Amino acid sequence: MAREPEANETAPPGPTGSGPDPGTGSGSWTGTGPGTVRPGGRTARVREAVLRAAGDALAECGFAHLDLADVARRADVGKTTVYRRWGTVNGLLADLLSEMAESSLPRTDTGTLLGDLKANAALVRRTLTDPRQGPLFKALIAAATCDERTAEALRRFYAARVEEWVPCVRQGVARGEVPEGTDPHEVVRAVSAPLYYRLLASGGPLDETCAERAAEAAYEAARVGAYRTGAYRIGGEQPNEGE
Amino acid sequence: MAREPEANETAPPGPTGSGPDPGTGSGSWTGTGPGTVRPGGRTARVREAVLRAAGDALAECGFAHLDLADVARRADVGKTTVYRRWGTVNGLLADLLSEMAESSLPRTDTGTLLGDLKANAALVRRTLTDPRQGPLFKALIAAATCDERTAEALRRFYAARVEEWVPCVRQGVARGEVPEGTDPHEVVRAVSAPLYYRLLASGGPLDETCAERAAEAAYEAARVGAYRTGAYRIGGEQPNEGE
DNA sequence: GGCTTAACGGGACTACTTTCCCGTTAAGCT
DNA sequence: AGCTTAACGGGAAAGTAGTCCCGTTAAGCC
Repeated sequence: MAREPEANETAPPGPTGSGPDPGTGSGSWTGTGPGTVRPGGRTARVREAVLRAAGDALAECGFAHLDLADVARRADVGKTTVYRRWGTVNGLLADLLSEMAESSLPRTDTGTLLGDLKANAALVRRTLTDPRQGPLFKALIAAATCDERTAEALRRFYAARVEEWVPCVRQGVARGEVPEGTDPHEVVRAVSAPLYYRLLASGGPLDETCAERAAEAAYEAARVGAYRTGAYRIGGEQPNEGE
Repeated sequence: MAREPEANETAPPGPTGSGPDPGTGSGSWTGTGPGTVRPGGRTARVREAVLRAAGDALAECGFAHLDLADVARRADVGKTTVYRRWGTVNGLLADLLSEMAESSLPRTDTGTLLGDLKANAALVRRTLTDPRQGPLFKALIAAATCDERTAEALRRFYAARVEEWVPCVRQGVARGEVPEGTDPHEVVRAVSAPLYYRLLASGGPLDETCAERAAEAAYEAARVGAYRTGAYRIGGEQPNEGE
């Protein structure tokens, strides 16, 4: 490989995004990238159209076959504009993820932790089996494996999603359903993990059964304290803590 | 997008691989692809060198920046050879996965299911945190999201890995550690899932604690029957099952 | 050892992706 | 409304990935 600057890995195209700081990683950006000085009207419309088109293209073609000129065509926008504002495929996807992180669906509240976890599992399952969202998520995760900036955006996205459901676990602790000291984030992640593992690695149906199992397994593990912070040993051999 | 035949999606370069049928999906291949008539000597050396080079390149550059000409250079092989035998990046990766599926590490036998699951979690963790293997797995999963043939090869790979550890769960059932009817595959997958979720989506340390938790959570969930085939309801879907 | 031809290798050629140039449009401000 | 210039858009130019042609090497077989 002999690729060199890779455009905005060094800085050129700028952080993109419309807000004051979409948080693409380079917090110390002071120069003026396209879209930062006059973010209203046309610029905002262009961003919206391009991000939508990028999502469509990703869902249809997958990450590998994504062509920015094609995205530009779908968005009815000049391809030069796309290259100038986002620079590369990864720059565009990072921005798309920032956008997605802001539009998180509200959690449900069923009254029991198990019910909430099942609702969460069902939501994740619906998302991943959706004809548009499923391929889109696959593509975004694939993109994140190739680019640190995209990976960071993806982590932030999931952090936001997890945070939304954390209160369910906190309530579960307060109600005494799971022990004091349970790490709420870990429980929420434990619900999603098996579904993503199926989607990306092992394959398999991703049906309701599978979602329920994920929720129940996380719930039961949490009940016996598997996600408590600090030491937890079910007859473990030695008390070796991490790293 | 206006990409057309995409080479071997229709057939041209052939199934590749060295064995009689590496099983790349097209089982009805009768023509002679390169590498099938004289698979000995040079051909085998070329395949080995190219697959190794492909793994190196993937681990270093990631899936998106993989260039077959670069792989050829690393392998000290003409790029024409690579294009002729494997056709595309995905064809090459599918072959790489077939190769990897055959070299599965033997499971350990600690005498208890929890011990075995912990050993499995530790193995997966070591693999995913390895400087070469980690990026390689990421890249392969990314590739699988873009191409059905690669995805199929990946599923076979994980099926083989899971199968290796299934006997641990069977023994656990026989010893009465987990209930009759427990789906062994599901338990083994449940151990890996949280680790892969961290690697690909949520991010996070992937330390020993995390691996132990994954094993313990799967174990506890299995104990209460969360992975039994057929119906499993902890108080059904109605809220408030009492505690 | 000699023969046949599968498989390899170099390099020109084609197709596609990305960048650059420069004229046009419209956002933000008074 | 009018002015300034940020941001857009089309098309040419440059760069890169993938294909094809044809001569060379060596695997398989006697």
